[in-house]
Amino acid sequence: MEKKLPTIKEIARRLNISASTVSRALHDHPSIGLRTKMAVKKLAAELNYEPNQTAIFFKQRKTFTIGLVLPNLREEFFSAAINGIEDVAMDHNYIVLIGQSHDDLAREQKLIESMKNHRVDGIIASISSSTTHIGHFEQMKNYEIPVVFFDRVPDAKDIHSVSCNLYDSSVEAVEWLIKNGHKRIAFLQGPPTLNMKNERLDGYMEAHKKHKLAVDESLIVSTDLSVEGTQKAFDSLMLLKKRPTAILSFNDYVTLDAIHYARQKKLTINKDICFVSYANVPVTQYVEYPPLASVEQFPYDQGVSATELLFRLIDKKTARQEAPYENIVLKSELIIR
Amino acid sequence: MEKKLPTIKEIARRLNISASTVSRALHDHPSIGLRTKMAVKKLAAELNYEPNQTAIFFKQRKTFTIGLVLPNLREEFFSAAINGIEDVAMDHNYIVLIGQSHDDLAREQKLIESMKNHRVDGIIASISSSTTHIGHFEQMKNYEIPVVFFDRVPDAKDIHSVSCNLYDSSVEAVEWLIKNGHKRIAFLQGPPTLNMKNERLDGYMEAHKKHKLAVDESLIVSTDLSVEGTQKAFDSLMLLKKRPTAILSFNDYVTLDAIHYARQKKLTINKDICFVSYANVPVTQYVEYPPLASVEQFPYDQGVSATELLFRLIDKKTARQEAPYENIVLKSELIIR
DNA sequence: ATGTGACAGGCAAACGATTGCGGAAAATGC
DNA sequence: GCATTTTCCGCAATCGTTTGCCTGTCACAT
Repeated sequence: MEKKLPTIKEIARRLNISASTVSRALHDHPSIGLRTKMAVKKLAAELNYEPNQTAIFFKQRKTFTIGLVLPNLREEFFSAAINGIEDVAMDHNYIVLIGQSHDDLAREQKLIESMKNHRVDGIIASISSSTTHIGHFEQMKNYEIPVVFFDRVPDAKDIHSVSCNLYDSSVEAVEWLIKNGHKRIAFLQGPPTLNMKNERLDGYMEAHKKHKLAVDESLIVSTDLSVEGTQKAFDSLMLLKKRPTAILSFNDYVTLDAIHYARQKKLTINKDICFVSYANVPVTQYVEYPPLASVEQFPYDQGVSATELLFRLIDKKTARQEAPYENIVLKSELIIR
Repeated sequence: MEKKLPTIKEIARRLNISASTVSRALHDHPSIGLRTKMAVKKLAAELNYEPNQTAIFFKQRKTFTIGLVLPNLREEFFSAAINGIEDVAMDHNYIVLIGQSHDDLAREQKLIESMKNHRVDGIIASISSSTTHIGHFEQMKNYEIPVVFFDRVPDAKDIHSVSCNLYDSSVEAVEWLIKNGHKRIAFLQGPPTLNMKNERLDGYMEAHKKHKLAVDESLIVSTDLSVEGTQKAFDSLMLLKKRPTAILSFNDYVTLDAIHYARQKKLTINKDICFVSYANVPVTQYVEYPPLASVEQFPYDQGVSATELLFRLIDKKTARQEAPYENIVLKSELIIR
């Protein structure tokens, strides 16, 4: 039942010429005469010949595939980033292998291993929240597989990365709250692993300093991003004698969970408590009480930028050139509703 | 600078034995003596040998890769489905190539083409809303690449598919509305291409018939899933002399758009107009006015089921067996808030 | 007639791993 | 001690394509 797909050898056999001639003819190599070239192309078209990519991958040591490892696809931030990645990849005739770590280190490692086995030409990654070390990524250097981190970038030297400048917009966000009369502003941060390079917190601090506001350490709490973790963090804030009037929170999803919980607790949003957040995901448009402002992180652009960087690295590798470590920082923007 | 990865040949050279012996030793072939086997495994471990998968892919005519083509990743329905697909794939040591059609036929075709070139072992697809013909999928038969459709299944014979029984729950949804006193129930359907096998509409009709309610054709409108399309459809319903009191609508995203628009028009949700929908995506939990009920379509389970079916097909192909066309229908469930 | 060069195309190796077949050496049988 | 079986391993082909190098055939100039 199996239909044999036509090969170069088959074409060569039928035309009584050699396989190398066929190959060159199909590639418009100058040393092939017009007559034979035409004959080859004609027969190739008739047989519906298509080169066996796996053979080419094998020979060329290239798979025209990039691997993408990220925490999940549920968050619109990541699915938007994929759009950028996919668009650039498609332009380069590449295709994307995908894997979700679900914020689990072991799974992330397994995915990287699997992508290495598949000999991807490069990897784009946003690390899981439980990624405490990045040995599995560093290993890729041994296989000459370039890795570009985006958004969730590990705090390490000698890596390539694309991320957003959250420092400036964090300052801006807090200043905006201060300008609106808030004096006790809480900071609900993510898990420690994602805080290594804590631009959000640094900006939070800077804004306080700039406006000569003391920072109350008890206003700084953190969540593991789970609903329960967020609720616990929120509870600890509400138990304070002097409650905050506003919360700057890790991202929109955490914020939505917090708002949902606050309403269960009979708090009035934007009166008892205000929220400012990060990500500015479109779904917040549909909710009743969205955060008052959110920092747009341009996931599509981050995806595009990361992929373009990756292709530069792949090209350099092909050309056997050294590539300096690049850490691209894109602008973010505080969007006020 | 390039580190040569160790190969079987390299091990053979160092041990002064043949490559075939090394290969067999690593595979615990019985005809290899214990001494040589040990020596090979020891050296392989020292050199950190790992088989070149691309060579194996090429030789075995298998890539241990499945392709996944779907409209988009933004909708939680699809990202949830991917979770199921990825989990099953991982169990089988497979990895997933992903591509978004963005509801564009040309792009879908290009993705299929690309996946074919990469010689994926199988394809799982949910068709785009502009997919008027499925020739590009049918082509895959020539390459012996099995295709399983899920959720958005084309209305064609000789295909494999996994979908949800939307007929029963559509009946149930309409009956629920009737029971709650609604007599004029509109039906906001998707674009024609996705309505070939219109279980939603059939269920809508059946419920009316069952309850001896006449169907008013002007209450049946459709959207191309865009915000504007949905608004236009909604407008046409509101222009009727006898407006509907409830709308059964294609999916939660369309519904959210419609609700958003209705509120702009100063309509009071659940009083002037009620909504019942499909998909039951989690994000509706966060919105102020979610649909009153939504049909859960169990995307994770659909993903699992589709992938398991695909692996059965791949196995049969490997065993050179015929596989009858399977069309699996899973249960859906009306979730009332 | 000889040399020079351009042109057209073939040979064979290579990429890395797998596998049918065959054969030498060692172990066993009688 | 010779035949036979078993154990262990190598040879070579194969998958489909690419590519460096070589060869043969003309045409043209000298």
